[in-house]
Amino acid sequence: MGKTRSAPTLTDVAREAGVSTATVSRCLNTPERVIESTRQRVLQAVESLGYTPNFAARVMAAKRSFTIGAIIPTMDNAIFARGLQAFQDELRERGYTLLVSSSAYDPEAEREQIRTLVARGADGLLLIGHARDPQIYEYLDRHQVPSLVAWSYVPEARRPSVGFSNACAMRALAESVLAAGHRRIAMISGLTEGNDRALSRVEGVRQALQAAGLGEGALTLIETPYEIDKGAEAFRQLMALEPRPTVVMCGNDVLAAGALREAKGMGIAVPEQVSVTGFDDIELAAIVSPALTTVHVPHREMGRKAARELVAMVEGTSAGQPECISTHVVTRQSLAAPPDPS
Amino acid sequence: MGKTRSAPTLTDVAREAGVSTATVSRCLNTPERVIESTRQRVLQAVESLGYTPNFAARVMAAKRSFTIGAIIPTMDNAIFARGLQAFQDELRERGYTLLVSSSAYDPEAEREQIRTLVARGADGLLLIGHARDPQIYEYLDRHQVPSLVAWSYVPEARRPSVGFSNACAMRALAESVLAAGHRRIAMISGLTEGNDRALSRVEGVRQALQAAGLGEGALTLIETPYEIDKGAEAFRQLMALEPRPTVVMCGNDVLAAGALREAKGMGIAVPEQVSVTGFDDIELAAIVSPALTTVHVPHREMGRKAARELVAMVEGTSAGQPECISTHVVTRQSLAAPPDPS
DNA sequence: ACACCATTTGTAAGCGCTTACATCATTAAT
DNA sequence: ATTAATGATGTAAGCGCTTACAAATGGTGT
Repeated sequence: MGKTRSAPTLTDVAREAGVSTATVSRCLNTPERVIESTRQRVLQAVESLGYTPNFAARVMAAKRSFTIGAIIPTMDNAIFARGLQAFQDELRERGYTLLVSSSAYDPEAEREQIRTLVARGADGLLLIGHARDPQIYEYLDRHQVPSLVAWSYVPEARRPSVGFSNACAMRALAESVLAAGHRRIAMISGLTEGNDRALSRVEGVRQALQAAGLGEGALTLIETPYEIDKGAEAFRQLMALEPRPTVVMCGNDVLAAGALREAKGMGIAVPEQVSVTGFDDIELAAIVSPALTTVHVPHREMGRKAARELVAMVEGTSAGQPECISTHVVTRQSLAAPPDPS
Repeated sequence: MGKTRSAPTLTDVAREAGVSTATVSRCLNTPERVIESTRQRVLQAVESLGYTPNFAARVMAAKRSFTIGAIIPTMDNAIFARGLQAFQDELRERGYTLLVSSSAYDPEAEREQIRTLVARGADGLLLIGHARDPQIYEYLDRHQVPSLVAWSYVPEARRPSVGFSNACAMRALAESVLAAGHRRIAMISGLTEGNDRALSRVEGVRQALQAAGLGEGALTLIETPYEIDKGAEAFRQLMALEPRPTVVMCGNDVLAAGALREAKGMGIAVPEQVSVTGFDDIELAAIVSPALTTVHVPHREMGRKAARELVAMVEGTSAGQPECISTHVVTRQSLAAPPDPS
């Protein structure tokens, strides 16, 4: 059974190896500053004791955690999964660990998560979107924690960001829709309050309509949370309208999946009777039938670039270069010409 | 512009409020032990300085972090999302924070994540499935970190767990498949190495076949990673077989979605020509067409129960009661009788 | 032989917090 | 009035680590 051992500390390792704690610490952090023979002995002691450094103590003493925090609106669907995975991979290559938490699209929760992450010693923070109380940035400044905004690129925003123009992306999609011949357009948007991405997407559609000389009347808008069921519900409402819109543009692929499901349930053929579009091009978009015409966002690229930039900011080698990622429309079966007016 | 302030500490708050650091600490942790008037003053100082306690220091001094770690195989798809969300919600209600990391189904990565989480002071750990090097449990014991296994319930396993019997669940589904008349059965399983859940699911199918008096020859098995594309690929392989299986049972809904996608691409009608089944009943299962016949796993319930149990273990009020969650088969359109042998 | 420098290692002062224990002020019981 | 008990607050010792600085060691050039 052996004696009940508790977790070994640096001091235990030092004693075992017959050196000072400073030397052990150096072996672990700056091995090149310790002579080979000593290092051997120390590492062996580490091994035989099964020593793992205490993170809290390390953070406290070094005032560095090699940890990056990210607060995303939701983990429920795949919208952020891919980008975040790439973000994490890139961080790991650079010796950083990622701490993720989700705010459920709630600003108050986000503020709290930010404080938590900072309290935990995050060296830098990844935030989604620009819309947020300025006090938060002050708080981050005071604690000297650099932050980077992703998933959104707005030139006039002061904060560093790596993202794409939600407005331009959606505008391009809306132009495709118009080119297909649609004139009665409906949109199921995510909630725009406190969500600059959702708002910009609506804005993008508006711009396209305006450029095409269509008035406000051409667009019917519903706002609803980004959930499948909500998308379905909104679609049902839209289909009850008279005259019925010929296309339903959705704020993201999740809403579009819901719309598609409801269409099937209602016996409405897509795209023959109504066209549907999405946004994000997550895996789901290619699986549903009909497959979704949507906007492809290079999430991986965005994640990797964000990681590189944020690490550079943390290490003081960059002040935060904004970067705009380009998106493109992916044409699949869910968008077609409107039905003949009969 | 004001002077450049750096983050305030407990000492700053104490000075501002005219009390000792001990009193400030008590105000924050055990407010009932501080008299009203003093508490007022302290909280006001906290507020006006914008003080946030330093987490690392707190963990170090208190040897408690109120943090629970969870290592899940992947964040890429929704398999674990719902259960984990419930787990997190329940933890939060009890004053704990969740730290999540993913191992990408790699045992070595998992081991490393466990060490990291322990080093970060996690008070308890949620692990998925039982299959893992016993040394890991020794390590956890030594560090006195309780752990709970979820997503799998195996009576003979020694470790506390909250999960379901993957074998029974899959067996029940296989029985439905047999009842529908299928005799040439194929299965696309996830990789079974180091994954007791995947292995048990295969086992469940085997049991059902055996009980029905069918030999080994009735089952064709392919193992592949849990990814949509892999599911599609495996499905294609299976369809090339002669004679062709009449049903493809998939290790989870993600693989099934891939199979369905490929079937559509190959012009094979589901369920008329081939039936397909899934496992998990994630949102995706109801969205694809045809909708998937699958095994419903009450992820939320499992997550909540796991959280309650693990917190009890951490707080020493439970030794880890194993709990078995029950699952049931959900019948949708993807499973039907086999085609007439013509 | 010496001074000088580079390299390796040790010493010890914190990092910001919690908490056992000591102190002091009240109040209740005798 | 005296004592004991109770409650509020302060004092100070760490928690396990990093790192500035000091000390010791060995190699070079003269």
